[in-house]
Amino acid sequence: MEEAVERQLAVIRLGTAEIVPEEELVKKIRRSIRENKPLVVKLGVDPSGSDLTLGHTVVLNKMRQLQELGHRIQLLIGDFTGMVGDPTGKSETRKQLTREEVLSNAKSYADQAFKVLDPEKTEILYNSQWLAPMSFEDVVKLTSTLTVARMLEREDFHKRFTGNLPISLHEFLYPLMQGYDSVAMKADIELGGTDQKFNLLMGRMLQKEFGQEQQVAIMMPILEGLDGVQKMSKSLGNYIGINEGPNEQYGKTMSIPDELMVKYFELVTDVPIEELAMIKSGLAEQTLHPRDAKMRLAREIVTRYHGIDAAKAAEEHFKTVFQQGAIPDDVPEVQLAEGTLWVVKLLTETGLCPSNGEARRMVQQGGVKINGEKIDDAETQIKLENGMILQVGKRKFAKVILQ
RNA sequence: GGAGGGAUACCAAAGUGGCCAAAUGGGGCGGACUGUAAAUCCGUUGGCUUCGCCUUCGAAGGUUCGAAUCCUUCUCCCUCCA
Repeated sequence: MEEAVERQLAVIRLGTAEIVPEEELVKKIRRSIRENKPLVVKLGVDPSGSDLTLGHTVVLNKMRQLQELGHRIQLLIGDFTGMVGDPTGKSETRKQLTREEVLSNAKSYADQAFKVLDPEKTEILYNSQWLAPMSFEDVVKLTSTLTVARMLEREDFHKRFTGNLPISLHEFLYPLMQGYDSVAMKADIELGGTDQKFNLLMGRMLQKEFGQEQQVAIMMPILEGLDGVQKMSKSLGNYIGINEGPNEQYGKTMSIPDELMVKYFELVTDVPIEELAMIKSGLAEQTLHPRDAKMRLAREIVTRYHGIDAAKAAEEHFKTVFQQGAIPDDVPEVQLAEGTLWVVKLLTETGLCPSNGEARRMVQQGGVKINGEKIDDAETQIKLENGMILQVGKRKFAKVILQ
């Protein structure tokens, strides 16, 4: 019995940033085994749409592990909060979503999440189910459970408050709604990033308020993006998307800072602990070239989302294109009419540069090549040829197709 | 409800009548060096077929030969008091 508990704990602890409180988790697991009753695990999902990044998969990974341990995993789609318009993005108010948008976003989220989770064993819930019917009286009652000072403990609010930045009153309601979700779901465990700490604890607080057993908060570290400093996010553009092509995923992985490699291995791959230890020591003793370790990482990531063959192909592609400076074979094609075109115009027409000024600059800075020849005069006229390869910077290519 | 402070480019922050397409820093982009890493160095960072022209300093009007800078109204934010 205790052995089984320990085994579960070991899996859960792997890569986890914090478990609050761990003793309660032990108790819950023990009871779950004794009564053969799986724990309810909650993961809140923001239906603001678009594509998942590797950052999102950190938590999903942990969900899957819990799933494999036999617990009940519930994905909670925040459709209600989504329709109201979540203001958490400090700088700009998010646009409000229609019912249809929310549902289609939720579906696309689930499709993506199922690349990590087992769809057969995953339940999907919507918080509009219990939030929408609440009366104003209910809301007032809910808000009376905590004070402004308590709210301001949340880092985000605190920072804005002390920094004289605006906080809208309704923003205070979001942690409450999220916390109330836990009450409605009778969650045993809620998973989230460390940035969700406040909200996860809010769930505990409200459950207590409602006379329920409190959930355990399990927090995963935040995965830094390609820049190695800021949280991986779509809006910062420093992300690897799980829907991205093999070549993109591979290349982007290669560009993460070395220091992040191990963390990536731990949080977004299935590389076994023993092997991970070898990689770590290899890097420390310099018997393993960081580049090779990173290539392994890139391979692992691409394999997960595209399969082993695609991963190998992406690696080949990477080697030829970037290590040897060759031109990739999957260059996007651009249709153009036959004739002669001013370079600057050519670059903007093909979408390689956003404006003439930008294109001009690229040329002047020596970042433009046509068929491998550097163009250094912004006034150059180009005779278009079928199959002509345009290159801007290191990564942007286009192939000319004459109509 | 009262009093005061503020809004400048991607962000932060100078500029208070012409020398301002707007200092400086960060970020971004390009180049060199590399392992498409980091660090470093150089360049660049409104638009336009660009030694010139056009549109920008919260919004709209006005004063002036000339406004980011002065005046009026409006919008938004912040602080203190009640």
